[in-house]
Amino acid sequence: MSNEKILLVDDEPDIIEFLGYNLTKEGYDVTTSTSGKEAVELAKKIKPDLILLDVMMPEMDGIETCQEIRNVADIKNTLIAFLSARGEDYSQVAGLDAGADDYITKPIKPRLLVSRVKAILRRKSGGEEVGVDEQEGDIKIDREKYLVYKEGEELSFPKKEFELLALLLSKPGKVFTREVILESVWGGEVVVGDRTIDVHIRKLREKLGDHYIKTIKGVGYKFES
Amino acid sequence: MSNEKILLVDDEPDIIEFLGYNLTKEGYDVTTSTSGKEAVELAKKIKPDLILLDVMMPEMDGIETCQEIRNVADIKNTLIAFLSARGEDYSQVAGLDAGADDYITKPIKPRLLVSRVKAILRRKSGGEEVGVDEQEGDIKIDREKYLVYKEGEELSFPKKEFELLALLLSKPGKVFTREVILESVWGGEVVVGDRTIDVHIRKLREKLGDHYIKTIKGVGYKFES
DNA sequence: ACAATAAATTAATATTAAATTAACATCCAG
DNA sequence: CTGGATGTTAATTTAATATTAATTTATTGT
Repeated sequence: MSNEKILLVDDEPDIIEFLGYNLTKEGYDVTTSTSGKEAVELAKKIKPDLILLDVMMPEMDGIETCQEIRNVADIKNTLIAFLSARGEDYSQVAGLDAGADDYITKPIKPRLLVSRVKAILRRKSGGEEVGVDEQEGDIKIDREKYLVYKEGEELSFPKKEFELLALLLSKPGKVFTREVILESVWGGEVVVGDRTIDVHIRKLREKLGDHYIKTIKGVGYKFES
Repeated sequence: MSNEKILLVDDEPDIIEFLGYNLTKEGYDVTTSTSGKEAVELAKKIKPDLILLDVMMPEMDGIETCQEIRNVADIKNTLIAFLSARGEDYSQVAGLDAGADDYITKPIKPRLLVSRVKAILRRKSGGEEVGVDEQEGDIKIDREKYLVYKEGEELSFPKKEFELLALLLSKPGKVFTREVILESVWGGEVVVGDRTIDVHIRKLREKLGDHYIKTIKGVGYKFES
């Protein structure tokens, strides 16, 4: 059986490995590359069904690479999906209309990635609409920029609030006890008063809206969308 | 009864010794390893109940090791908890969804470590993650999310009710006497009145439906489907 | 190094959900 | 019928968290 071929392009080996592993496990025939230039050559050679292309890359970025590919007659109709770090300004990318077939934000959970990939490949036959990022829950954080996104809006948070939110967000739905929160946001030795966590939760709720963080009395707090 | 086996993996001998000592003292059967590769082999051999895995290790890091383990049919369902230095980017790790069951930051106090380990191991028997295969008329609990699932519906329970239900559910069909219930839900010293348990049972029956919890007069209560 | 500003923490009190008790009802074995 | 056991409902108490403001502690810019 000839599996569907995916060309995965990202300059970070970690990402390559992580995504590659998950796609391979799903039965796809995965080729990888860490540069845009190389990717174009590879594409010509192996004729992939789908190219996953990181937007931000040194030298030749995803957009250029995409345009290059669209220029080569032989492979110009290959499906291309952009990968971008959550929080990067994709409106610009979308505005450039570089000719991508989908747009996927990182980090992404394996299951979600796979279902997106399946969806794109399914679209190949019947021309469905282009998907722009269906999110899982509408609050996101960008650790690098230290920003929180709420429905597209960007919000800036002080350190402790950010860390607390990041923790809750690291596993939505999971209840984090006060003990665990203290341990992981404040650290072992530091002793802070009983109401400190409450106050930070308050601040978060103030900025995000009440319904995101739920209290389980006697147990802890959890994030839910 | 043979003790529960823990495989402890960290590249720093000091950490190994410190954590190992404390876990052994608690009665766990501890095996240690300083490399991810070796850990996978050891895991195959001894089939631990839980693997504590340092995220940052030379050669093969915790995440890779975790993925490896998840790949070996024989041990793929072993509980795995990540250990990481505080301040490392846990959201990223969690986001990678490498399949860990918990996330513990170092340094950690012995007592807290032990209680975390107990919690993880307890989860094994109790309710597991997201309700995938719900059976009709069945009740499940998810300790991590502190939720009860009844025919796919999510129900939120207060602490004592949750713990009581969890106890009954831990061995469906078994009759739990009032003494045992008090002992395990309330704890040794606490003295509460005669009707306290009844009232909690009432609340449970109210929310779940009468037929799930059966009274054995003069003996106790049991859960049955 | 200093003031200005923001963040984090504590303090004091209010609020609320949860747990318990109380008061009475019912059930059922003997 | 009767008495111990459990059921039920509402009232009460308690424990946990929420809230707001005041205070302390960091951070920043000059």
